[in-house]
Amino acid sequence: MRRTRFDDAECPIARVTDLFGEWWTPLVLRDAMYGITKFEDFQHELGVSRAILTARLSRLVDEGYMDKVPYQDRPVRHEYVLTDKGRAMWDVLAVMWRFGEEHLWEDGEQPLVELAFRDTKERVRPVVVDEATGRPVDLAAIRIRSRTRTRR
Amino acid sequence: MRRTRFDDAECPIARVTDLFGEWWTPLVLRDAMYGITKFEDFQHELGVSRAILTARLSRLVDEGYMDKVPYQDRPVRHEYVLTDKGRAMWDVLAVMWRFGEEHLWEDGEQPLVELAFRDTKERVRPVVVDEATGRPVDLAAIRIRSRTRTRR
DNA sequence: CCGAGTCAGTTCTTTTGTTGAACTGACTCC
DNA sequence: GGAGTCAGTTCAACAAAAGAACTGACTCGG
Repeated sequence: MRRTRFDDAECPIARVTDLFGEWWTPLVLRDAMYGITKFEDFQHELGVSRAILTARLSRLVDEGYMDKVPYQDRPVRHEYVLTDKGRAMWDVLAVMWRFGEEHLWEDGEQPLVELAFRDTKERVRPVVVDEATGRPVDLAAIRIRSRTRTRR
Repeated sequence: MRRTRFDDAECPIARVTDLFGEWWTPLVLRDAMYGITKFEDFQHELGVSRAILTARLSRLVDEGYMDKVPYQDRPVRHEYVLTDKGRAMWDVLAVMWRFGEEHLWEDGEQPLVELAFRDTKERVRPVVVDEATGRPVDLAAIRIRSRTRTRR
């Protein structure tokens, strides 16, 4: 019995979960965001099994999150670089970061690392708002509806 | 060999992944956000195995995302309701929603469901910005640094 | 008061995934 | 020509998921 797939669900959250719910995948993407590109570097950084890393990178390439580009011949060596689609995942990781630092440390404790803007050196605190209005995306103020109009 | 745990990692993303990376967990949380509270309803809605659902709900309760509250005696029946911590996960789900609808449908296709504000009926498009400044949380403009000051 | 139904699990077997370690192969560099 | 680097593949042991059946404590209708 194969693990249930969610990649053709009607719910966007479920489709993302199909990728993101694979063990190690969010951390591979995270390290890619930090600038890691080589197989060995991912492997050392994460401590993941080489077999799993191969499978995860292959899927990320197949689904357009990363490109596998040769950077030398003899022997052929590749690096894994994020595509625009891959880089768009940063939003998800940033919000996970915020949730984690707010809720997953003991009271009075904080993670040893934080996000900061390069230019102003101010700490970054990611929040989610509506693009057009800037309103917070509060669960109580939102509903899910079926998209019947604007077929476009 | 037990699956590698990330719940004591120094990186906030890794800690969130430890929970979120478990198969079905994001979908259980999603359905809880939509108002589902009973074991049977989760099970029917998701089609998940009962054993897995038991394990996922137990973990969510243990770690403070949900409360298991009795709503009747004889026989004792419980409902699973989100805590504030659980509800705070909505931000993560909302951004996953946005990513999914933008990137995980074929060109010209769109999901059948969308998010809308209850009051204005306008469609919601979640984006991630810095809480204090409203600046977009752009990967290129950000760096990770170790938190040496502001011990607080 | 008997049988059907409901809710919330637990137990079971089969299949799939993950881990860690060893192995392969194509090189380069000294 | 031996050591080192990079990017994998293969393998055995173990963990996790799927699906289905089973348990148990009730309620309710006839």
